Amino acid sequence: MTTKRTRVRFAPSPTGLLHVGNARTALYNWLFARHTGGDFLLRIEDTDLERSEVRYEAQLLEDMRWLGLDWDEGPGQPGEPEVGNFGPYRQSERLALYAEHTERLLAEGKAYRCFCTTEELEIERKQAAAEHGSQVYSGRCRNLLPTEIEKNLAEGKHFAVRLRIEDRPLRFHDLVRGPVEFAAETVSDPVLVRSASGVSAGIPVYNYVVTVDDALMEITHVIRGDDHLSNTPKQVAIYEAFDWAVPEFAHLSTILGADRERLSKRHGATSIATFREMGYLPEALVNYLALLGWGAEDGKTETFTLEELTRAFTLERVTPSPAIFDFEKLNWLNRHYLKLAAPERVVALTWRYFADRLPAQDAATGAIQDWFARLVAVFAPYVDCLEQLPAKTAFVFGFDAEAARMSEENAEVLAVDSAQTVLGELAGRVRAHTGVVIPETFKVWMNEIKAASGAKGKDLFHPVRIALTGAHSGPDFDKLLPLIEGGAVLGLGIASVRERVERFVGV
RNA sequence: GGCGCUAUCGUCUAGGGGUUAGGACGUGAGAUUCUCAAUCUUAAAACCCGGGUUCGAUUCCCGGUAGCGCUACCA
Repeated sequence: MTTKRTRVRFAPSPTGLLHVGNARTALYNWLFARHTGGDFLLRIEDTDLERSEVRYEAQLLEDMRWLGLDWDEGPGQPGEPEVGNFGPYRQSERLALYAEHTERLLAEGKAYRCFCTTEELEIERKQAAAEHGSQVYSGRCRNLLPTEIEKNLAEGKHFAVRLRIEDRPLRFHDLVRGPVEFAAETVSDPVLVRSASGVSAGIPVYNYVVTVDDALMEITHVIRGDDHLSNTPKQVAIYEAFDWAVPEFAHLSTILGADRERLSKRHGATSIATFREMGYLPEALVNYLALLGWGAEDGKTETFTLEELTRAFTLERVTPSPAIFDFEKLNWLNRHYLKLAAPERVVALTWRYFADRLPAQDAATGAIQDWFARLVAVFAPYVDCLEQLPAKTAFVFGFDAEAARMSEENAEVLAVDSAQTVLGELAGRVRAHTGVVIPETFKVWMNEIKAASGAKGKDLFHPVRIALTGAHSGPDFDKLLPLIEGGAVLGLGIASVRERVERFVGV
C-alpha cells in the first residue's frame, strides 16, 4: 500500500511580528513534515489589505530562518522568486483562482447569490438572539427564482456569494481531538465572497480562500491553532461542494498567559523577534515551544535538538488542553543552551549589548576581544538571557565607591568590628604594591590580612569584595581579579584594583 | 444566548480500570563556596465536582462547573 506524500503548510498573515503561538504552529508543521518525509510550505495570507505590510513578511521569513525552519515551497526573500510548483504562495496573487472557483460553484448551484443587505441581516441576528436561538442565516436568498435574480442584477443590487449547506452533519477527523461533528444548522450558509460594498468589494473571505488554497496545494494535514476549530465545518462543506478530499486536521491548543488569558503583549515578550533581541537562543525557544503542548514518549526527556525533535515528534502525542507560557522554564532551557553553545558564538551574540562600553567587535583590538570573551564566560552562568549581561557586569566597567559605601546591605557588613581593620590592611598592601595584582598575590594578602585582623570567612571576604566590586556576592576572586586588572589596561576606563581600593577606602 | 473544545502537583507534562500517580521548571532544605550564580542530593506539592458502569474508577459513560474558542460580508 502506498501512502500519499504528506504536505503541510504554515499560513501566517503578515500583519505583525511572529508570535510564539504561531511559531509553535509553524514548528509543529515543520516537525511533522520532516518526521514523515513530506513537504513543508509557507503561504502568506495577505488578503487583509489594510493590515498586511511587506516589512512584516520579510521579518517573518527572517524569524523562520532564525528558528531553523526552512520551507520546501513558498515565497523567497523580497525580490527573489518563489519556490514550488503550487504557487503563487501569496493569497493576494491568487484572486483570479478564487474567482474561477466561485463561478464553478455558482454554475453548479452549490453556491448562490445573496442580495440581503447588512441591515437586513442585522435584524435577523437580533431576532435570533432574542429568541435564544443560534444566530444563523435564514436562507432567505437560497431559493430565489432565476427571474428574481435577473431582476436584482438588472437593478444593480450588490450581492454576496453564499455556499449552500446540505442538511447533514459535517464531520471531520482531528488527530489531536479525535472525531468532531457539527450539525448542519449550526453552520448555516456561509458567505464565500463579499458583496460589492466597501473596500473589500468582491474579495473572497478567509474560510473560502484557505480551503481553496489548501486543496489546490494538495495539503494533506492541516495543522493550526484551535481558534479555527469552529471554522472547520464550513471548510469541510467547501471541500465537499468541490468534491475534494477532506484533509486530516490537527488543532493545537491556545497558549495562555499566567492569568489564563490568551497570551498577548501585556504578558511581556511574545514575539520571536523580541526573544531574539533579548538574547534567547533559537534552540532554547524551539525546545521550549516543542514542549508546550507535546511530550516525549518516555515522559521524561526535556532537552532536544531539532534533529532529535524531528525523530521523536508525532501529532498523536500533542496535548489538546491549553498551555500556560512559563517564562521560568524557557529561562532554564536558555541557560542550558547557553552553557552548551560555542563560546565564540555567545561572545558574538553578546557584543551588541555592550555598544556603549566597547568598540564594535570587528573594530576591537585582539586584547579587548580576548578580555571580553573571558568576561562573558565568567558571567554567562549568571543570566537567563544575554540581555542581562550588561547589568550583571556593570560594576566591572564603572565602579561606584560612593554607592558601595551607602548601600544598606553593605553597611551591615562594614559595620562589623573587624571590617575596617581588614580594609586598612588591604589598602596598605595595595598601596605598597606595584604592577598588576594577580590572584596568587591576592591569596597571600588575604592570608596575611586574616592573621592581622583576626577576621575570617565572610567577615574577611565580604569587606574586600565590597571594596572591589561594590557588592558582597559575585564570581570567585580568582576569576574576578584578572578581569578587573586585565580590563584596566584596555583603555576602556575600567578601574584597576588599586584605583578601586583607593576610591573606596580613601577619604 | 447557541455551538464547539478543554480539565493530573503553582506551571509544562507522563500514565492509565487495581500504581508508593512518574519526570521537568519553580519553591524549601542540605552539600560545595568568602558570597552569589552554577552544580549535586533531597523534600513538599496534583487526578475539578456529582452521578452511572464495575468487585474496584483518577482512568470509561452521562451531567454539572469552570476556562477558552467560534458565533462577521476579520484573518
